[in-house]
Amino acid sequence: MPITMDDIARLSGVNKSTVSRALAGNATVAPGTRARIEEIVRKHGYVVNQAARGLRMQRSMLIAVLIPLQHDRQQPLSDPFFMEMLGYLADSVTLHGYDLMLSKIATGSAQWLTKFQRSRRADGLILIGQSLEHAHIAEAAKTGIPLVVWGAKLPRQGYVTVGSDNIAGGSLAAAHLLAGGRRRIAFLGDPRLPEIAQRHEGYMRAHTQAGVRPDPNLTLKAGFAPDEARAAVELLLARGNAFDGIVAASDVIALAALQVLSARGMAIPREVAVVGFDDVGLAAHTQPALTTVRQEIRTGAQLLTKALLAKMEGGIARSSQIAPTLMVRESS
Amino acid sequence: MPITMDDIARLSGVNKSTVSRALAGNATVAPGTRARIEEIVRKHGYVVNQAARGLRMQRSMLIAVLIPLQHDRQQPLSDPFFMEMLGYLADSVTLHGYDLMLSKIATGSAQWLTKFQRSRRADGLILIGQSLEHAHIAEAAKTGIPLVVWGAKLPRQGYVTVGSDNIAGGSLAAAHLLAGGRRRIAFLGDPRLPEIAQRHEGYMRAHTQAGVRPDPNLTLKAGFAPDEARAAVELLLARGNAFDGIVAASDVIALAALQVLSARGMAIPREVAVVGFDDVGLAAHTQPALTTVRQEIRTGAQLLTKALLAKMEGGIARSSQIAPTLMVRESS
DNA sequence: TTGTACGCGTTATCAA
DNA sequence: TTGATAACGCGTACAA
Repeated sequence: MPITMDDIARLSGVNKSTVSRALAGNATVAPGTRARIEEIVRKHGYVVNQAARGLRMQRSMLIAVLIPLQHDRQQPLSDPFFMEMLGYLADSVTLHGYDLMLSKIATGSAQWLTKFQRSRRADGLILIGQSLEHAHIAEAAKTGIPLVVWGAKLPRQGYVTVGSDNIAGGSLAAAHLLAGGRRRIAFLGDPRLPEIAQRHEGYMRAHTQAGVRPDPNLTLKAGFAPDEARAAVELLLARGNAFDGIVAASDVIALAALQVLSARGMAIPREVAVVGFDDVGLAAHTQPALTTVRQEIRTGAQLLTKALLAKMEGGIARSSQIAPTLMVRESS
Repeated sequence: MPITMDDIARLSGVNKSTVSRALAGNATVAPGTRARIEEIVRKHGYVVNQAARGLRMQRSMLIAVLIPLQHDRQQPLSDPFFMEMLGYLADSVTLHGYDLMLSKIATGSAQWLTKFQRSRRADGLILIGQSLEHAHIAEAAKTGIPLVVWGAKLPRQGYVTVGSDNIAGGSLAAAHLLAGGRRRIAFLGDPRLPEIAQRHEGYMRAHTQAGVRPDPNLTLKAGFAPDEARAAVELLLARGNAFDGIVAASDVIALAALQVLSARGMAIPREVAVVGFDDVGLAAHTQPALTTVRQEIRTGAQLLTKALLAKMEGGIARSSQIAPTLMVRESS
């Protein structure tokens, strides 16, 4: 049985409230008493019980990163973009005295977000990606514990987002290929996701500006998982529509494309140029090195943390969009 | 102010203990009362407060992954090995109803591990790597909340580890290069870390078996951070001792070697063959693709979780070692 | 400067 | 089958 504040109090010959005050750095505690208490605390290695403290103070010093699982598929956490974001988030919340909590949540279940909020497991929460849950997020943001989202900025969304300017990003990618003379550029991604829809929008705009009409048959729905992405590329090939470029909605998808095309003996970038999205660490090392639209993940993590903390302190926070940049490498 | 169990009780016309029982699935609650309570709960979207529940039950349903920060350097969480491990851990603890908590801890501070245990922030904890803290870990494992470690198996260690057979791994790497005719093989890694020391031990043994005497000048201390690793390779080159192979203690270090050597115009693997350690996702995509010793991260995460849960349930757990395998690619 | 007493929101024990 | 009551370990008015 662990030692409690009451034990320390008894050993120090004071009341536990005095111990509490001493440990909290309260100035009203007499120097002598404080010294005595601290000595006993050190000697017994006493540490304040965070569960009790959390209940009393109504805060856990925990920030949750929620991972929405689509239709509770047994999908492992693997996308390097997500993992990199997680790493940077851990860094920035630690800087502010919080710990990070990771929770995989089945989005199928009703009210998953609100339920999490009410469970009071954390003081604030961060969602990576809107998934298909825009409405539910907007609803949840109104009432429960503070919430910020990495994702697309939508009109009148009712919650704070931090994210890249996805339209600009999609446009950057497509314009680059068009400038290189490509005229039949495929787009691979799931347009049901707001971020991807915007990247596709950018892809369309770049075509318009270049006076090129994109072939709708070249836009294919592709999930983020490597196997889904590969399947999409296979499908693209199977359809038989000629293409000389690919704008992928993420680096993982682009990588899948690189692999499938190489396996078919197609020359990259000569026959098909490929542009990814994210610029994960991997991107610079693929063969050929991947041209991609860089998202500022670290900055994003810092902005998310800042916005969340602002809301947690009762202030307001505004959504922000980060300008993406094109990293030209060998695949285009 | 959020709704509490008392509120639900009042609205249902019963005592809160009945509500608690109903929500816990306790069979002694009359079907009618239960239905009434559930209806009210649903209608108001009531969710049990986990802070209170945790205090009362003495468990948080949280498993902590502690990240030891050496001399509290502002180092970001970046090693892909660690991030991949984290992802798999999240998967496996979720399977058992727990959430993951990530905490960066300065190992400099006295008793950091014991302090964390006593804070009761989590029900169990996982350490990735022994760092330089073998003694403290052994001490902490005796008393506080259950604890398991990913790392090297040491004699009479007094705590449970899961890890690769590092001696075999180091041996695999060196033997492969020796078999390829290399005779002056460098080793890059920090031998103060138990895992790395064992990999180096394997490297030595392979040399002995091949009847080759390794040059001690070719063993260099290299940290896991990319810049430290690059500095080590630069140092190796600056020293001027000839070498025709490198055994790196991690893929990140191997990658740094690939970069530095390529920048110097050295041909890999013709002039220098490189073998890494980990087989992170990146390894298959470097240029040239990295030959490396594969650690079974996913299996490791599952074994760690299993061992920890066993201890948390009051049972016993044994250390386990996982056989590594050599993935031969283009860098050797 | 310190002590008393209460409450944070649950679950568990014991009666009824 | 349900209710009253006491913890769980702490922080904080308020009183002394």
